[in-house]
Amino acid sequence: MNQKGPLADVLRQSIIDGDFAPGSRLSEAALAEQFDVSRNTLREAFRVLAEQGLVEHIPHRGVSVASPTIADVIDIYRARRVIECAALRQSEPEHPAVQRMRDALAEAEEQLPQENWRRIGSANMAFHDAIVALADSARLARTYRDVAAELRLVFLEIDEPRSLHEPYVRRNRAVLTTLLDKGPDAAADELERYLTASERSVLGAFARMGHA
Amino acid sequence: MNQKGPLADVLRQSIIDGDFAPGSRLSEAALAEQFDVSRNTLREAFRVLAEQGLVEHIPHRGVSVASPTIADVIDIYRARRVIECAALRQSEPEHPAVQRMRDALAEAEEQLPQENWRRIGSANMAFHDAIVALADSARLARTYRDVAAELRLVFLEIDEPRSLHEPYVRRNRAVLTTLLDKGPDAAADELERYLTASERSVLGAFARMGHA
DNA sequence: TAGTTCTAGATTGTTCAACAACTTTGTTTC
DNA sequence: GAAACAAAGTTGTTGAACAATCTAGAACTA
Repeated sequence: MNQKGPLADVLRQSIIDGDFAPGSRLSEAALAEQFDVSRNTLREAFRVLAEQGLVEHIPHRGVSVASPTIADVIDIYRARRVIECAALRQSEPEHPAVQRMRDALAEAEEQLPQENWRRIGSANMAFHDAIVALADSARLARTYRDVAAELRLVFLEIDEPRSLHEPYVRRNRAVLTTLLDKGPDAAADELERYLTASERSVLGAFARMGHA
Repeated sequence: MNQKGPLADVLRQSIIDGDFAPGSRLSEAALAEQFDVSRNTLREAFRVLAEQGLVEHIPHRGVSVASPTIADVIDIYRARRVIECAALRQSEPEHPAVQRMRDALAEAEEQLPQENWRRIGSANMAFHDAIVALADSARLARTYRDVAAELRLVFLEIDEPRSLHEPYVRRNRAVLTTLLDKGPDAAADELERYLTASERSVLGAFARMGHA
């Protein structure tokens, strides 16, 4: 394999796509071979991903794909609530990201009957990405991107696509219509309910599979 | 030089301490020599710092110490408002970080008569660090740490210690007493005023020095 | 057998030297 | 003075080598 672009981005996408299971070790020798780069180049990419929280680096023990714990999930949703709700609450109704919210939601609703959970999940992520974009803050957006990637790992481990995605398309719809009809503050309250429900659902699935 | 600990941390501290001026280029050869490490090891550290936003890495052009623009300052304060106000607003009155707020504020007030701006600045940072700690969120704390480091670079460039720090010790006092007397919501409102005033002061100093 | 110690193997951490890829600088040319 | 070009310098990447550390299994003890 010798895809173009920065190695860290390629690796990042591989991890997000589930090519390497959460918790699995990433051997320098093996990955250097697989991606056809030298160990030194690979290690630079590892440092980037570690800083993004996608992999865990333990000195002299190598790097593994992050394997979020229950505590991590709680923290991830805490960060989501702070960032997403703040973005929505201070949003301008004419902000271009509102259209992105519409589009993402339309896509999710279109895929819903076919139960195409992969696409629905991606559309769901795009919807919340658009919410964060309302804040026009590169730094908050970056943090959200990292947190969302970690959450993606959580979904990979759970693998109950219907119960994780199906109820939330409707809730996203509620957030958007509330924003349009009743304004940012009411929408932010709705979003907070969404996030609380989603968090509970994920934590429940975690508990069900006896996860630490 | 051959200090202990991860190279990225040592470098980070050097930059925060102003050993390398914002915007200055960091030559691989020169720094590898200075810190007595190989270029490869240095490059790994560079990737970490770039991800933290402390240095800027442009392919084939090397890395430079970040040199925040006015747009960056605005974004930094946007992120601060979101994170700090959220942390304060949802805080429990008995949280241990409240004591850290007290201690940091006491330190600042003690150093105020002596006009020891360096210490006052550090105590100020500790105060806001404690505010963020109220949220008990590792991810938000990490983002705040990065943002605070960037802001430190801004202060290094401005170098008007009195006008940047003197008025804000009083305002920090107001935030804390409001928190204790009137609760988290009122304190968060007070903090928002603090941040708005601080932002304006920094932007003013920037404009005064004809900064891009 | 269960637990401990020790050894051998494997993996990561780091360095070095080399070269390719690219940028920058200075010169020539028009 | 502007554009084209050549030279020099810097970063990007590699491969090999070795040191430092961890891991797994064998040998040993109780």
